[in-house]
Amino acid sequence: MKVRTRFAPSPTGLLHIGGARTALFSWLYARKTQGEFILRIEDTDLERSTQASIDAILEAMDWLDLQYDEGPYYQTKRFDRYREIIQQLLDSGHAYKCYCSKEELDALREEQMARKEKPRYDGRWRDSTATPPEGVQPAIRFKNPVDGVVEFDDLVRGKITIANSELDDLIIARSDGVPTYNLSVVVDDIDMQVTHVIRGDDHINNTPRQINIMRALGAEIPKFAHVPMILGSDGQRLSKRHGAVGVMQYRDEGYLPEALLNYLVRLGWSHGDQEVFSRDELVQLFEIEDINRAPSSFSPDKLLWLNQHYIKTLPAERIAEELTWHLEQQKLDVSQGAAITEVIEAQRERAKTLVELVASSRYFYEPVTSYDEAGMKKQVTTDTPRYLAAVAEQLAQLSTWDEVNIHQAIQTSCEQLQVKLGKVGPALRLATTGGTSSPSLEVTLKLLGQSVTLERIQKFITYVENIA
RNA sequence: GUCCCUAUCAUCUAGUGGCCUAGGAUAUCGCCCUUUCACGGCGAGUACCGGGGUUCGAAUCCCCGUAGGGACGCCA
Repeated sequence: MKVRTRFAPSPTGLLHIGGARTALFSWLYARKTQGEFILRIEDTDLERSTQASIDAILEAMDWLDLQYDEGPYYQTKRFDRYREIIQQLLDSGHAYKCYCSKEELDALREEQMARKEKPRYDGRWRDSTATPPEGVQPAIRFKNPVDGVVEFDDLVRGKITIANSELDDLIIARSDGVPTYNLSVVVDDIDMQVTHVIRGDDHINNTPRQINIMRALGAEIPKFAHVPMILGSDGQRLSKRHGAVGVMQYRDEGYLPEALLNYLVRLGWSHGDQEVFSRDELVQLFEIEDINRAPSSFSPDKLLWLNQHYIKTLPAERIAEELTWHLEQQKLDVSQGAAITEVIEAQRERAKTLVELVASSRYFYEPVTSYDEAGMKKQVTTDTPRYLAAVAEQLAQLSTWDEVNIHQAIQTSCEQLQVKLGKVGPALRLATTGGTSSPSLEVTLKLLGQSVTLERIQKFITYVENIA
């Protein structure tokens, strides 16, 4: 049978990294087995679901390049189907109407809590023959088996057993007729022929209920894989106060999807000692059985390291692609001057994020308007103008503006001036970039171009002479 | 409170009874490379939650604690 997995977020917020990881695992497993990956939007909570959230989720899936083979399906478009199943359950005696009011239920829950019992519905309408109260629209509850246990073999946790006595009769349709989560998931997973339900382990407790409903419907039970949650660096549930939780926030902060995905997959999954995985490798190597059972803490440091790794190693064209958005954001026009791919090659070893990469590359495209103060103090002396003038003279003579010649010209100047490069290099860097950090001088100057380089040196000499 | 789940360096993890005086990665620190900033190279410290078993032998199996997480909605 063909493997079919699904990712089923509810559109009540951003796609957070926990969800992204679950989606990744589902996607990987489908790809690995040459199965199908389905996207389903679980929007039965009419109050909290928003179009903005749907858009955000789709955008994030797209940015991460987790392509789905089917969907997105929307549960709100399948209400007729759910009602059909609810009716079927009612007719077969697997469900019943419950006329309890919210207040009544709240009171019941409080009583039970006070008695230190697990709060649950007591089944008061389950076999009731009492006449329903006037004018009350009933909710519909599933008649959960009273005896026995539900057992399932979780692909990551192993055997999980829960006694039916722990489960109560859950509501499958609200009094306004809208089906609830536990019903719609079950119907969808059956209808969409999902074979492997890969989801967060906050759903472990829902699983036995869902299995019971599936059985009542005579459906085949899919396999389940519950992946542990992602915790913040303090071991608490990941939330906004731990920093970014939304996938797109990472794009905004200059991360590559390659890095985020690689980081996420290693959070709770491993393949020996390997840390870096290409997409193809992942598809090949991924096994649900290798997913860890324990929750893991999110480590921004390691993500940053991976991001830098990918900035360093991905083809410059690929970086450039992802950089376009950041250039627009940071309003840096790169249409004139050095090719962006060349700047990427020159700068990639000193940027941990794309945001940094753009910020530290401005001088390649914009005039230098100020000079780093500490650098000026440390590197500039009264001799500096004279030194730089000599270098400029050498540079001006070059007919071929390449790294070898530039390097040679600088060397020659130093020899003639009888000074060490340390006296000239930093000042030259200050003059041409405004700062104290850049690629090697020959690369920097080469990318700047001969005329820009000479202009900047001249301007700097004037500047230094004026403040002296 | 009740139920479910989990437990190796600060963090992510390897480890499926002898290969473990516990390996890798990130972070930290030191040294080297170096025209800056970086990159890179080399090295250091740091862990099997506690207690009982089982076994010739336990990080690995069992039990009990402890700690953490999750669930207990007419949310998903």
